[in-house]
Amino acid sequence: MTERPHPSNPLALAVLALLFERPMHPYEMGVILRQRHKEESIKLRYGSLYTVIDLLLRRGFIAARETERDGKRPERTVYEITAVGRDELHAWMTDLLAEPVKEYPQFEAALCLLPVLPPDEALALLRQRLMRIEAKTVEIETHLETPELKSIPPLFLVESEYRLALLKAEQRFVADLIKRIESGWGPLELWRGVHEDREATMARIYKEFGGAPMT
Amino acid sequence: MTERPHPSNPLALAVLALLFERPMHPYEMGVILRQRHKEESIKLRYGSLYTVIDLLLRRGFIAARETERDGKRPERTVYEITAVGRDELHAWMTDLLAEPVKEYPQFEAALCLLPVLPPDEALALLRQRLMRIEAKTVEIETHLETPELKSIPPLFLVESEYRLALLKAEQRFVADLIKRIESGWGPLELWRGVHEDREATMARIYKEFGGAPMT
DNA sequence: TATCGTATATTCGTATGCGAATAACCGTAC
DNA sequence: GTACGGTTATTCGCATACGAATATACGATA
Repeated sequence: MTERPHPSNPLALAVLALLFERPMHPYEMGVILRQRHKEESIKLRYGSLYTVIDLLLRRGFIAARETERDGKRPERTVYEITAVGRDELHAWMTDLLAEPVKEYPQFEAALCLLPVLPPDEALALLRQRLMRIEAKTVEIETHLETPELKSIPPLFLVESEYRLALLKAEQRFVADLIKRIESGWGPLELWRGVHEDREATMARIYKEFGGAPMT
Repeated sequence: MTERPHPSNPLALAVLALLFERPMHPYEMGVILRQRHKEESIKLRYGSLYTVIDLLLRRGFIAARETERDGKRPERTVYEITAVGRDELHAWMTDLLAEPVKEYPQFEAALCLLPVLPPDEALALLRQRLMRIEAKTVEIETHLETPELKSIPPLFLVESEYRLALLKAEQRFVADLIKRIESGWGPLELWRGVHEDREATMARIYKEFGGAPMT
């Protein structure tokens, strides 16, 4: 056993899952993912779709079943999942569910470097973000309340609930951060110093905190 | 104005922020990011570091200031940020703070495809995940309680608080999901059906819900 | 003093991600 | 009947990410 890592692109997982259902051709996979709103949770680019299918093929997780042609249209190749592919699907799902993977949200990176913006500017931007997040949560909530979705078993909607839960957590965090900054958090006086008297404040930071934390 | 998009790699943002502080050479940037625990929030691969520096150079956001050599060691090039680079740093930070960007956590993808695993298996895996998340939250919490961190201004630790907030939200979500599955959520009978009598259940799903939600 | 592991510092080759190009078909509106 | 915009379906080429390789210095240990 060579114990290869799973493909890096989650779109490959979606392909395996779809072919676990029944054989189909790439374009159809894309259409179905879209119909089922899965592209909200799994990034879909047709370019990548064909790339990952080629990868799955090379690894022996899927196989070409037939290539059909309709008039002078480009050929369509119908793929099916193999036994190894089913094993891979199972193993991959197992890993993803059981083990949290380290990820790098862009907002976290920005927070990391927050001191490079003056506090009043940061505050204004965070307020904008908060409004946009609020709009987004309302959007997801009303979407989930939609009559045609009410008849769908919740099992098929978990991912939206998860997204909503994370979004609300971020909303609370940002609202809280804003309040804290408003009441002198930072400490503001130090934060302002970075922008008002760069040299002196940097020197002070290096002296007092070993330079370790800054930026 | 060609209005180019920001570089795709957040490591480039970190480079700009570091050079905003003072000129330095690539390896030093890596060391500092590590010292300050920023690599927890910004993925650091030395390979990528040199790639993004080349990118920033081509865009005119940074410039080579001097290349020094120490004995027979490889040359080190010291870079500095340019005026355009400072503008870019400011614009990029502004965008990241004010606008939530769509991201694709792997766990969300897995939840999307949850029906491909039998419910009892999924349940066991979610319990494992919950334990690991709990361990992780405790780890972050105790890290934040660490004596040497208590003296650091909170401004320099926001990103950890954010990470903790999201992690706790996921923890609550997973704990809740487990409880719901335990009490028949799914509905379990349908979910089991997918694995016990594939054909029949799939047919039923297609008939009752238009095939739209599955997998 | 030979050897080994670790820190310093960068380059290179490869696989992947994806925007853009391609191209045929189809309905409809003029 | 033809011009159009949208849908079907895939290929291609370029830029990026990053693991692995490279090469020197240096301190410890045997």
